[in-house]
Amino acid sequence: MATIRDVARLAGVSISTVSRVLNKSGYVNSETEREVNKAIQMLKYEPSDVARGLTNKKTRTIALILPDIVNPFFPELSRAVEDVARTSGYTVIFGNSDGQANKEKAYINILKQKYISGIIFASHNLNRDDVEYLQKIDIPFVVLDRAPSQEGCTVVRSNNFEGAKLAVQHLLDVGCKKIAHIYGPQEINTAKDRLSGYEESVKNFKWYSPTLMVPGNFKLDGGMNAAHVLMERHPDVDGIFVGNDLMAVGALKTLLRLGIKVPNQIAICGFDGIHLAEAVEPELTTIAQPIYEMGALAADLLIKKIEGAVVDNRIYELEVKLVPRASTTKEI
Amino acid sequence: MATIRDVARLAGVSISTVSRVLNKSGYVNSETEREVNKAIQMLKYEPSDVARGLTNKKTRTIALILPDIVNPFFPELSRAVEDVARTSGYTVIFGNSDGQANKEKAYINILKQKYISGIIFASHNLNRDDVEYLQKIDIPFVVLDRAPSQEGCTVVRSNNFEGAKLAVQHLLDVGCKKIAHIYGPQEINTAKDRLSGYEESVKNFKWYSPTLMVPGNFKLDGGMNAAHVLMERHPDVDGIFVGNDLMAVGALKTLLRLGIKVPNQIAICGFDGIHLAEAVEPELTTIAQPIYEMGALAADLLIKKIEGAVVDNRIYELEVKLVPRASTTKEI
DNA sequence: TTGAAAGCGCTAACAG
DNA sequence: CTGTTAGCGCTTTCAA
Repeated sequence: MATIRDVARLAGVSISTVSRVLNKSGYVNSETEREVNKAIQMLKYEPSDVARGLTNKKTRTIALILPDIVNPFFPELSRAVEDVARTSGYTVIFGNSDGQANKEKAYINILKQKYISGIIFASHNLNRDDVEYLQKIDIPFVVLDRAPSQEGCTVVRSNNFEGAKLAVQHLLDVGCKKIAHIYGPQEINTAKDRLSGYEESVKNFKWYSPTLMVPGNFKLDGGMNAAHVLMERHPDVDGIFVGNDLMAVGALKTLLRLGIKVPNQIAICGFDGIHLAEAVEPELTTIAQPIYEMGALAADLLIKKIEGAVVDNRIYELEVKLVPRASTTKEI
Repeated sequence: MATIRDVARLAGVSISTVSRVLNKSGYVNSETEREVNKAIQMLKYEPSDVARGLTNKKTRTIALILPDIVNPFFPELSRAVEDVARTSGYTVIFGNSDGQANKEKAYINILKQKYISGIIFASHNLNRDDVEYLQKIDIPFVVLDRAPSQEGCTVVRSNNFEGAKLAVQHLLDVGCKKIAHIYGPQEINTAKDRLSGYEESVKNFKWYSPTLMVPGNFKLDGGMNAAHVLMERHPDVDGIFVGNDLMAVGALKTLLRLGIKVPNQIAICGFDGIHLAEAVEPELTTIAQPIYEMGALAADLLIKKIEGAVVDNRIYELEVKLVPRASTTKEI
């Protein structure tokens, strides 16, 4: 592989001149520039990112740390991140943390050694220490959903609280008279906000009872189990707002197996807007987060930071949207 | 961040000695070794992968190029790759090629500039030129499913042909009398093999007809459409072997919407073994590929190659397995 | 068993 | 406008 030196030799100039045309830094006679470019062409020269990294402490590589790529929420997010990264000339490293703080920390260390340019955390285990550390070693980062500390963090998330209210309102609109909620792990902020939104929306109804809220694990089986619990406690429920689509699909399975008609006996509304919601029958009504946009925005903000633009260290909150489908479309 | 020089200074030795203990290369007095290690501890020194990369032309980073991470087959595969990579001290870059040869080529170039240690291609657009190029620039690689040329390629795949036969046999076993097939894009080798397996299994039955084979695109909507076509052509079909799970789920949707009972009127068997198959109701019988194992094996072989072990450039073919579920469990 | 020194490929002052 | 030179942090001969 050709190096900058080869180019310089062929073009009959010094390597600094080549470097200048490469980086468009400093003045270069347009005549020599042409020569240099010609040499570059001839040799099919491509600068080494590694050598550049050694000098610059930047590698045009960003990392995406998420809990588990197998969780159907993350592939779409990852796709968005990779799309905007590639477009901007960046490459993306991905890592699964399984929501374990130590794996997260281990990754931060490895990434530092590799002079990674920046990190997107889609995981919820970043703690205050990590943030301080990242700030200290000066690695730009963006957090999805939740920041462990307000200061110095750029956060991208969607409006979970309002989304939950939307869900409940929709269920009421389609005629539900008693609405339950299956909620996710309360260590996860999004799950908490959605639960709050539900409570806020229903607490003044006479049918309201805390036992209408059943815990789940944000996974398929959690939804299945929670639905069972719910059917025993409240056989008369006619609408369920489920904290995420994956659990909603699980709940749907349970109901179908019990021979309960969805939506006519019980309507279901999920949350997230993953493709899975459209794969099941009846298709699942959901509160869709703009998943792709969230990933794209996070990547965008991160790259802006890396390239020195001033980006507000604030929360960028995106709107969610009700997507009505068959699981709440009661027949008259 | 501390450098090797800081360690050398603190330990009172030269940087070459530090390098020796770091790499366990060459003789080092165990006394001095202890000193050096102490210094390393004190300074929390971590060697820079980038500087190492510049010298070694290896970066302990591998790349995984796949068509689209959003396709539910790939997250699990990626997870496996990342798991074994991390365990072995490697980091993984991922890229979506959308099955476009030029994107693939572009990635190869970028990766070369970054001194990536090796590449796994889970995409089917690698062509002979690419392979030759990779060989020329000496980047180790492993291909999933298919190699564009036999020589010099390490390939990991599963036995699609046998899997298809398994599927048909299973449908016959549960009593199906007329079995159709929805197949995937024939540019994709796996799709072709599965189609062959189907043909091979059914061609001698008196009910066999080429019109029982309907094309699909390996996606949800493709399965939905194909099922419609099929129901018009052959309303009397009572079993469908679908080329992949995603299309099988689509086909299932269509049948359910048409009011057809699955499995009693029509049994369905998919192929792949993705989690989606368990999310739908009835759950989908499938020919499961050992997806995780395939990813893990690919990563393993790649790392072996990178580290100079001799690995046969041959096809590593893994067995598939019938996973019977409700979609083929006819009630008696 | 250890150290000095060259070099990996590039960028960035600093002189001209 | 262009060339020289000193690193960036590490590995690897080559001597000692």
